[in-house]
Amino acid sequence: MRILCVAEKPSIAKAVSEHLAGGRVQVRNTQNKYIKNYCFDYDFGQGWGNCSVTMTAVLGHLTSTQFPPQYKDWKHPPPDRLFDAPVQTIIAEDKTDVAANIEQQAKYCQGLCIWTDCDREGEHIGHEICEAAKKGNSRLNIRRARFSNIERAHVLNAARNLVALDEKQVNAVSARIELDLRIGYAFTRFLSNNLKPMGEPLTSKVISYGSCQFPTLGFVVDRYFRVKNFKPEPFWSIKVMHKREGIDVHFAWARNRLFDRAAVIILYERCLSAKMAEVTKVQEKPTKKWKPLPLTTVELQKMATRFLRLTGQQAMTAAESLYNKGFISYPRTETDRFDKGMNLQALVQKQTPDNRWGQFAQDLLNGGFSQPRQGRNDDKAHPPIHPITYAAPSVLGEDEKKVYEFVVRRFLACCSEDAKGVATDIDIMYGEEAFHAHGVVVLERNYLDVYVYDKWTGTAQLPKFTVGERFEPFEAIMTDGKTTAPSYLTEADLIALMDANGIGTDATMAEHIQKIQDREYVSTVPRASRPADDGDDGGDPPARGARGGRGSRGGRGGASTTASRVGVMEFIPTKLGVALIEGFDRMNFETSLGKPFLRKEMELKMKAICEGRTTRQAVLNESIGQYRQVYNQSQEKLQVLKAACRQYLFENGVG
DNA sequence: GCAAGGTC
Repeated sequence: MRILCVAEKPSIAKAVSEHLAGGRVQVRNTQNKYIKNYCFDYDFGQGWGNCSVTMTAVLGHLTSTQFPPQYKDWKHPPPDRLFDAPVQTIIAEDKTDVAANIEQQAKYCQGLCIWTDCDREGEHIGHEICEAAKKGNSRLNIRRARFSNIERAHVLNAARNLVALDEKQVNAVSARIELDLRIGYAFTRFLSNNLKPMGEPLTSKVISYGSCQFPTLGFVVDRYFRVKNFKPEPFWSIKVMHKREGIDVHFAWARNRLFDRAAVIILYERCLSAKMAEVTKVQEKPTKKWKPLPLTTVELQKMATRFLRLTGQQAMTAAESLYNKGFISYPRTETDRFDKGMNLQALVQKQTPDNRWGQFAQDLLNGGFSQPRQGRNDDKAHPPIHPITYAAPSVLGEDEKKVYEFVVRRFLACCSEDAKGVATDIDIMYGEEAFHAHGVVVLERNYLDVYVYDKWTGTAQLPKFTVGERFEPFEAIMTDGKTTAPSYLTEADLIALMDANGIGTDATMAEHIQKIQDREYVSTVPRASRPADDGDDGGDPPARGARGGRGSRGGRGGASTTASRVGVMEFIPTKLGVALIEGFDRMNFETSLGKPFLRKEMELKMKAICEGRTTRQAVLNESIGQYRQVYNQSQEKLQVLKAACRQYLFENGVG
């Protein structure tokens, strides 16, 4: 028997060939410079038995979907005809040589084995490969290998346990492709046709709509309005200080702060009249700062935009280049747990020559090694991003150097122990009011020594207090302050929002962010340093609980405490961006195009197809009907959208 | 001139 094996990308074809062949591989070039055919013998066991195998690859999707030529003009027929126009699936222009290789090889084979990634898109790519192969040989016996990493035993196991291609997943993706095409083209033409005649700057632009780009823009506009409409609110608090053993101890108020001055005055005066405070609890217990989780694509991008002064796209370009040179593993992954079978210490070993972290790596090998934490995500296709071989700084470009250093430090941190310390908590009652002092002393830095992006400074050692003792506080004062506005979105915030709302994939998020900049819907400016809440005195850590209080939702998650460093870019919508989102919002549809719901709905429908609860055709009918309705409503209320454009673009509406 | 998803 002759068997053709096809992977989603050349690196997988190469790795799988090496495992299956056990050393004896013939490598042949193809028409495509990235793709090689690997020829070897392999025994598939009970199914196909001993076979002569050719293993090759595609480069992602083979086909592209398009409208027939009579729909080329943007105005005739009108854009809404694209909702039911026929769509054609053709071999993509730049993939003809890839498809030809598969068609040709299939002629000599009786069996086809699909080795694409184990995700929905991979299943669809598998289907595209089948169609290309059938052109060469319509009587192929088709199977699929299910594998989630390219560790040797795992790959061999997959080859002996072949399954069928999952048509449901293929159909789910095919529905996604068709909907994105129809809706994207129809609304892009609608917006451009109707808004361009309003005059510059619209006339010379393409005003596009996409199921990912618009919600991404929506996040930026939403935050912009939250900042713009923010009203600072005054608040009051009580701060208790006490000096002992030469150390100033700050007791934070358990109520944090109140927005009622009279109430605080009353509570404050009760404290003062009590005179003595009583220690109600003293607790000293071990604490730790957890080492980071294994690295995913989304996390790489967030960290790169925060700490490496790169955009998400620059980080991805550098990571892809490092991957293609063999320095790091595949950079597009959602997986944050390492497979048990991986030899991580061998990878640590490779880093010992470096003069920045080599000693740290050596120390891990000398007993400091600790198994990485296991995150909850597994895309069943790729391991977390990790270094493969050592790359000296001299062989890397500027961006590559930064990304490689980050990937290595993150990996070594994952293989280290958590940082350890001891936390001291002291609770006091001062009259009727509770106050709290918290101190941390760092004892073992461990992973922090290599992972320079995390900080854990600790505080001064707290002096000794004893439960039941009474003392007169050194100082008790009433403080006041104002809530501060949330800040504009950073790229890390935006990526986190997209991730949480299912907008785009790890491989495309950065592209969508770039797209809304290219379309001039948003722009970026360096973050100015901004003052903290007036009420938060410097020095001591702020009381626990939400900063910002009411009126300041958003903005201030734990993440932005690091992101607020100067030099990080923040995203602000342009007048056009605001006009588009506001325009659609004011049309008041039940399904607003600027919100992330629609994409989420699409995701749920794809899942339903995969689980057999609905069909591709049912989803297409339903979704196309829904969007056609939105289109018709948009046409009826076009004046609302145009008015928003006039307001923001031509009346100096926003600055 | 237009989408989003793979990958190089």
